[in-house]
Amino acid sequence: MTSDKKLKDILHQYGLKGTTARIIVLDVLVQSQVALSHADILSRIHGEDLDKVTLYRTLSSFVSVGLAHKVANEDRNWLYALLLQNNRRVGIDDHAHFICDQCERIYCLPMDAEDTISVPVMDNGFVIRSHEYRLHGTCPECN
Amino acid sequence: MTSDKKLKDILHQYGLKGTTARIIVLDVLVQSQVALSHADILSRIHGEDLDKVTLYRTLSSFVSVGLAHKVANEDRNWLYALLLQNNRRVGIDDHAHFICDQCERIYCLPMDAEDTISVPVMDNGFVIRSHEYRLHGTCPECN
DNA sequence: GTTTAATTGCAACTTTGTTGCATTATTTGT
DNA sequence: ACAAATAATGCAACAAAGTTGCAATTAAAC
Repeated sequence: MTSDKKLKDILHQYGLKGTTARIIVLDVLVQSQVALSHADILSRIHGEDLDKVTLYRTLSSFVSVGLAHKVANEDRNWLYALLLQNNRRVGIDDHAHFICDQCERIYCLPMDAEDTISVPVMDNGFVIRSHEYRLHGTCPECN
Repeated sequence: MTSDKKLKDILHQYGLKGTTARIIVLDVLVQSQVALSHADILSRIHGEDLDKVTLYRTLSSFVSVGLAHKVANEDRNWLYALLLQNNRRVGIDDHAHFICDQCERIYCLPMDAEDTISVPVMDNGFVIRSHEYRLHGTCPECN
């Protein structure tokens, strides 16, 4: 449990108002090691009730200011994860997504700049500006 | 336009009945250089009308026998593309997906087995079995 | 504290895709 | 070429995830 003041500070750093809804949602995301769906987040909020639309909008605001990013899971629902790794910003291209085919959890894995693929198509008129690497298999929990 | 007989043969090779719906849909997919949505395919069928459910089921049958594969676009709709490159089978891991951020077309780009990323997580209990590389940028049509 | 602008909650709605079931078409064997 | 068995089709109704509009509320700045 991170203190509300600390969470509010993070929101302010990203130019967002420190509303109770956002503090609740940020707290859930900070706690999680995996990307979470709208439903996941709702189920992790016990006492406080939060309108579903507010949650959708809260998550959108996190993404639009770069505090979080979203990944589609295999069912094509959006999952959300912070772009923070022990309080430091993480670039969206600096990690891969690991999808566990057994438990369906999605992990954001750090990846160095050197870990890139060489794609033999640059000379065909395709200009690559960013990427998403989606790795499938089984996660530590399932092995 | 590929001959109906040829298309029917392909369907039979994959253990599918050569129905008119499947021949129509396969013809559209053979023609296309990019992955197509349900709506894309419907709009490319002029005279013949095809029930929307039949189209969904036709596409599912193509995927389940390995004749086609599906990719989610940025709006998380399914796009379909054949796993054939000039009449030869293509493995699902043997290519990357190029998403044009301007026209939103998705291309399947061939990729050699050597073109892999080295992900520094194998020793953490993550076992990788397959992958999807999604490359973003602008395509030849948009440059 | 007041003001102002952003955020919230509610209801209604949209879009994409799915399910059940009766009808029709394709294949196989003769 | 024809009949029987089986799979595919079309229609209607439905499901799930997410969005939009709008009035009420709340956070931040002064």
